[in-house]
Amino acid sequence: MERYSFKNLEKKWRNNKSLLSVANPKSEKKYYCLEMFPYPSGKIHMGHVRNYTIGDVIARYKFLNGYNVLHPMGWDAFGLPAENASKLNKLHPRKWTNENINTMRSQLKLLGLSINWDREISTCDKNYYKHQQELFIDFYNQGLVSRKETYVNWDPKEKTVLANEQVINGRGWRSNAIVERKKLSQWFFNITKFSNELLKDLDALKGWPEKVKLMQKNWIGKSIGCEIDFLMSNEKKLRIFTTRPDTIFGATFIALSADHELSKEFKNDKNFINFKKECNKSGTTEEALSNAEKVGFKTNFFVHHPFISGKKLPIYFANFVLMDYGSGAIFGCPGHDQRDFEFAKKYNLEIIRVVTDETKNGDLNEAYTGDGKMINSSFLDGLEVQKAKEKIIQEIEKKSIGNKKTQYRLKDWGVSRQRYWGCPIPMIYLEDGSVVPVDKSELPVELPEDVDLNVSGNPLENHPKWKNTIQKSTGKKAIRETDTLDTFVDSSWYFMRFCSPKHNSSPFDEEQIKYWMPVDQYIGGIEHAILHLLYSRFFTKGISKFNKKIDISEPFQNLFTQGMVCHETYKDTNGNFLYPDEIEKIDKNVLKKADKSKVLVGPSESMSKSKKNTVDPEAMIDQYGADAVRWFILSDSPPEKDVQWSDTGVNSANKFLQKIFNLTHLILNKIDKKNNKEIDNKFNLEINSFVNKIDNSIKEFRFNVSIAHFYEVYNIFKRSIQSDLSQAILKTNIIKILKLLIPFVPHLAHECLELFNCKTIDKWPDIEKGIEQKVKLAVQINGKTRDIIDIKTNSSEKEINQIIHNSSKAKKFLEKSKIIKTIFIKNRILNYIVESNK
RNA sequence: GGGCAAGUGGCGGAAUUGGUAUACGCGCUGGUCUUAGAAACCAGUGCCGCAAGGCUUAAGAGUUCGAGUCUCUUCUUGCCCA
Repeated sequence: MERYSFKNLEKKWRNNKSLLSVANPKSEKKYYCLEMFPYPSGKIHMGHVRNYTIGDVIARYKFLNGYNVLHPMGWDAFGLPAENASKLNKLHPRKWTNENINTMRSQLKLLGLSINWDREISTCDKNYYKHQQELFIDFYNQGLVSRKETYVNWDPKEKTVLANEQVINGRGWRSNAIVERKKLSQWFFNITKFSNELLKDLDALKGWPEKVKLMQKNWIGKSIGCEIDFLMSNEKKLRIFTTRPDTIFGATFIALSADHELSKEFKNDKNFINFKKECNKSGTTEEALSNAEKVGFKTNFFVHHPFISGKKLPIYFANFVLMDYGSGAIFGCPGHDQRDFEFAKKYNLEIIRVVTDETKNGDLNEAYTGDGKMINSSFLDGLEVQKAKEKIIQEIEKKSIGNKKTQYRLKDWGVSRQRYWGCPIPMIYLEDGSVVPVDKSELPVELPEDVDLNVSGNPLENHPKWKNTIQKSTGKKAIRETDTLDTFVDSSWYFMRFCSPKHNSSPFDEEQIKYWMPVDQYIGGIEHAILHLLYSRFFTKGISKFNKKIDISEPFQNLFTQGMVCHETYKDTNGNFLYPDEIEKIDKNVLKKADKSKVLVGPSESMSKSKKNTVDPEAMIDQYGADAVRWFILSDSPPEKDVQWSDTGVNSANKFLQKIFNLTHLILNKIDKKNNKEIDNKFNLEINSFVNKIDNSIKEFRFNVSIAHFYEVYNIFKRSIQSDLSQAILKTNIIKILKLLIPFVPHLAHECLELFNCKTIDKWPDIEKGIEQKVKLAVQINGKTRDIIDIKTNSSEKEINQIIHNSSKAKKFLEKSKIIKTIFIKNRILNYIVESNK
């Protein structure tokens, strides 16, 4: 018998057109299957293998079911690591990036993915970012881009702006330097203009995990509150925002952001200047603000309480109030807001309870933020919090001192990065101070190649030749914007570019967009649940707004978030991490290969270089074959959960594929001795029920279950092959199973189908439903299963009753007892309720 | 602190959504083959018990003829937000 030599076999099929293509242009049904494109960091990792294998199974499944499938791949190629690597290796970011892309492309090709490589794109390619610059200008012209002075998280070591999520415990996520607040003029996408749409349209995304939708909902953070104008001691109005207007009778002070307009009154006050400096030291995240010690600066101003005549509230500047949320001013209600409470304690301010806490008896150790009935609140007394909110807003509006207002937590998206390796922002500054877009005919604004990354600061700013330019239409002198775009911009529209990746005159060929969009299935990691997906949704909505030929409200119809790939961690006796290939397992001991010293086995954690618990996909493919790697990564856990990589697991995958290969040959060489119609028929039915189950489990993305069924099917074949089954029946059925295997192990499946000279390898087998003639039925006594019997499908209770009384194991239980009642569920159970005789 | 998940053998996990709990795989134990190992093949593998049988889905209660699945309480773990 021929041996299963995966190396030759996979090499033979790897470049075969029929294995690679999922295009079916004649089909009326389209299917756009997309996995999140990778950052070209060097080599592919197991997370990529899992992501792209899942996508490949779906793409192939849809193709075999008659869809015209789009399954493209590209590179999220701009970003900081290229600059860091460049400093280290004196290699230009473009060179470093392109080398990585070449490596990773060839690695992905080893996996036998059904990717439309002719549509490959790379975001650092000027043919890509040129269109991105055009989109930026379009967004600008629509009023969806603006320039704002804002406080940012400034990483003094990296000399760059950090996003809130890049600040961890007040430190830069990469540099670990203490983050400062710094005022910078930056470009923003006005994503908040779509706050309500982005929130509302989540409801229509039926194919998204609830978890992701909830995360987005919380991120957008809609809250209904109220603006109130307080009358100040200097007769001016002070506008505050609150989501708890119901607690106004508990207000005992006013707190302002240090950047509030009123701060101008103190611009020469040394104490205030120092206070403001202190404020700027802490980060801007809500977490940082709530954890930081609450400090304030007392002014000599106060406001009049709008509902308690004669009551005056002192005005403080406070470090926990932010200018870019609400109006930069709040009223402090220490009884019912923890930050206000801490502040009031520190400065000995009055604390008034206005909501009853029914769980505790009024201890003033912390603020009470729960529900309850209003007290100490004049006309609000006795109302529940929600009712009181409505009532007080009415009163405020009646008095014309404020309005109901919807507030979002979502902030505009700052996209300026003081970095070289990104898409240049196509804006220029004229000498008269005006800021205008570059003329579209001049696009792309190309990144200069001749930069020195070892000089600190932004290389584009230090590049006079590039920086100084002229405005094309007027010939006026101008200076280029030297910031580049956040790489999240690059990935916010790439899925649309894939529809017409070579279209040159504009970002998209609208006809192609109309045909392919939206993405039918998007697959990626849960870590992108918020930002990438939110930005992509925003871009899609924005583009649909100004491009009348495009009308897509949501880019991703269905979303699947896969789990991570984990591996055991190993440490030597000195506590240093070891790579899996540095250790060996002998009997029950784990030893370091180098010196046979003991190795401590740690818990399985997600693969990371820092813990050295990674395995190299290419080495695995070399050792076990691409099909075995694909098979194992799908077999061990449900795809949405974490999977633990193990060598024994991938090894057994390889062994199983060998068995399939051998089985194929056994069937090819089988010689019929006798015919037995009944055995043939029974076998047919048995396999058919598994064809059904496998088809269903693929549909539901439960690939681990599909694989379990394949093992069962194999066991049936193995058990049956020595019987009087005809070769014809075996052949028909193994062909069905091999077709079902195509999405999982395309190389092996194609090879075996070729052996059978199968002409319909592009068609899924027919799914025959409900043709089973026999089923197993549970016989229960008082709900306890006493026997399981084979019956004809749809047998009546009477027939079954007879069988049980004649021959079942349950018989003896029934003989001793009196049957009071029976519960019969067709093809499932017959349950006797009995009373035992005393 | 708040929200959301989830807890099934030694391990990963399955259970047609209220109807056979522990499929399938890994690991382990025995056996065959082999000089030996590896591989392959055969048998076994939730717990107690010689057996008949009893017990078992984090713990406890409830609904039901019947609960891993539904409800409540408690505990534990994970993720997100603060």
